[in-house]
Amino acid sequence: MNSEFIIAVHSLVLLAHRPEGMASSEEIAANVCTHPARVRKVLGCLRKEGFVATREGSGGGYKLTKEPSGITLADVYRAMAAGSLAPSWCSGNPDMDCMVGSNMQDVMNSVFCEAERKLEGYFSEITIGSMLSQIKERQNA
Amino acid sequence: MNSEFIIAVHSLVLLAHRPEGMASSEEIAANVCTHPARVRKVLGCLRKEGFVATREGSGGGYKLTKEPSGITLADVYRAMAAGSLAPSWCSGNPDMDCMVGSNMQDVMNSVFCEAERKLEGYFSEITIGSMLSQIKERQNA
DNA sequence: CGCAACTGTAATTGATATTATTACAGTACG
DNA sequence: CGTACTGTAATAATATCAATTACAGTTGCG
Repeated sequence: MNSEFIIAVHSLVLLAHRPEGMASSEEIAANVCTHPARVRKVLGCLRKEGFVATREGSGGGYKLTKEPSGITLADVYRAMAAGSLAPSWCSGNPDMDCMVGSNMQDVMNSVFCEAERKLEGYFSEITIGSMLSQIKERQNA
Repeated sequence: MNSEFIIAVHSLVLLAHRPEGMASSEEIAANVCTHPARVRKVLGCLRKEGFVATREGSGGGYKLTKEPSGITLADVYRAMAAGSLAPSWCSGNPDMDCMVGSNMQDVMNSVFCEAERKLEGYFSEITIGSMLSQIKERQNA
């Protein structure tokens, strides 16, 4: 799993928490504990997917464009981390003589594809809004 | 996800395919496409979990000790890759003033813990035996 | 206009993780 | 005893990841 996924989720939750749904890359970076340039890269990606709008120039920054309850972690996963469940390392080799060695890549791949679908299924039940609610609960406890 | 998980699964499937359920680290490494020393490390771990037996010395090697249909990928996952779903990178900081930044680690952690449980649930339905069957199907197709 | 405060993006550096390789002690068999 | 193995650790090579730097482009405002 990608750390950009975490940055994306955190940023969206933070924006959802802001009264105007707005913050600059510097503010977000301080909250997430990373570098502003990294935040800009991640949020630039979220903009392409239509979850945030950006305004350049003085007084600019990032702004949520959807309801927090309308953005699921599955949406974010697909935008930022699709395919990151399976390791990049590959076992076996299709050109091999052995039945096991030559077919392992394919079979392993199908296992991970399905695993990813299951994961997305779970993520589709969690929204940015529900994450924020969980945070509020913890804060009160 | 860990590449050792892949090596472990591949090795177990290979052993299950062998008539006597036996192979040396060198044979396995050639099939998996990695170094024998790495295979020994991974299979040493599987031995501790009781999935294989090892015999040192001449004519030695690794041998399955369970039915292929009795080993699930969830077993292998727990032995080799537990906790590897969540990225090691951490967002936010508990000592922070902001409600979002200070609680994000905890909430994110609980999300990933549950995701891992879901993943294990899926893996528990796949066995080394069923992987081998899939490989045979593909071979025939 | 011209400056200040932003985003967008790429390049570079530095840190960390991963994999391969080497080495060698220990074990078993014949 | 010699050969063929495993067990394990150390080292080296490589790849990946994250921080940092740099700078062009945009916007708002005095």
